[in-house]
Amino acid sequence: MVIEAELLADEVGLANISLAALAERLGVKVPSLYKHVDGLPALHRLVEVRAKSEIADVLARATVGRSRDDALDALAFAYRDWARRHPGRYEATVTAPSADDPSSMEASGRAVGVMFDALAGYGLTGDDAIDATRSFRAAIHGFIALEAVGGFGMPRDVDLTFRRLVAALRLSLGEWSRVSA
Amino acid sequence: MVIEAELLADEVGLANISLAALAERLGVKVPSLYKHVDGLPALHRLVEVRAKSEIADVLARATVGRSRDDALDALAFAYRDWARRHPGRYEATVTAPSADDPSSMEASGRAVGVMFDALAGYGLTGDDAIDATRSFRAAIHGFIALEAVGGFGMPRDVDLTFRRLVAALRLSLGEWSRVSA
DNA sequence: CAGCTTTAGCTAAGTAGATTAGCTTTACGG
DNA sequence: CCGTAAAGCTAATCTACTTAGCTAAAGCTG
Repeated sequence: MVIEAELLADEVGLANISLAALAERLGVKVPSLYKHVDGLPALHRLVEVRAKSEIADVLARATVGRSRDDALDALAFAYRDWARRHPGRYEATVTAPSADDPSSMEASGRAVGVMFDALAGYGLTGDDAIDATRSFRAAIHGFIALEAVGGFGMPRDVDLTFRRLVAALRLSLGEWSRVSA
Repeated sequence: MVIEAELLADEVGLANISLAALAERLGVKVPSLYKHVDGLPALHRLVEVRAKSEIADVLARATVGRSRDDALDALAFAYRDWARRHPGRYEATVTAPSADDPSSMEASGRAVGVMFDALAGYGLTGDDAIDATRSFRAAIHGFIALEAVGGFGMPRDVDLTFRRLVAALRLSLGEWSRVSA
């Protein structure tokens, strides 16, 4: 059932999933859904946790055996790729973890952890590593988000811009300790 | 009335504004709102266009008389600053322009135009300039968005990370032509 | 096997928000 | 003074979410 909700989210956007549409797809009446999930907010939480966990797996798989620039590239391209193939689920990954839900916290932490570890391969530690992780995430997420809403209107191949952005990140992270405010 | 909708959006999030809440604030019954705006989607469009126009003004004002690194810094800090002070309106700026609405197209174009012009000060033209603008926007937007959802959980001053991100952008844009995929 | 229990469906009913239709009041210009 | 436009209102409809309580089937359990 969550599976169908995820497919629906990918098709219509996370914010537009409704129990009505989900029930229709499953060939079931709306109230029956309450036997499986505790209302719309709970469904959102389910999708959120599963999506975070899924992207953590994807990123982890993409970076095994790689380091530095190689790991950075793999991370960036796997990230965008997954986001484009699963837009609704991707939206769900960009959500504050519910502090009261341990599974949510765990899933959030794991996804960030993969990035953190990959970037640690640049020899970054402490605040440097945190800043690098945050900046990497920000750049990639921003790109994905703007691309998803059709924010890149100018006549220029978006894939090429993305490669350029990743190259810029490589450059910056390569001399991160010299990148100071 | 749009003003009140904007304040409401800033308080509860763009997605959570409702005609019911807006009417309550204005001390008016819900159907009365239809004398001023043609339904909830139309209200969203109004807020969107005004927000885009407002941020274009803010960015333009921030960059007058500045160039290169100086302009980049001013742009980045003004951007984040405005976004933090007006979270709901900021969300509204990150919306595909409705191709059928000229005012929306105009407002979108103006905001991007300011950034484009500021970055053109680095001597960038053509695809270089487009890539630079897109990358800059992506990085800043991603940071703002993650910050807004509470995505930066680690114990590290977020302001400092932002300064670092801007420094990285300065570095990359400074040698943008050498940043190739 | 008979009976109990769990599961997963259902209908009915209530609530909230958006929307439309149509009425009333008020202010203002001619 | 009168007509009209602006801005409010109530009543009613629609869609979506939610809860309560019923029922049938499947699966144990003695």
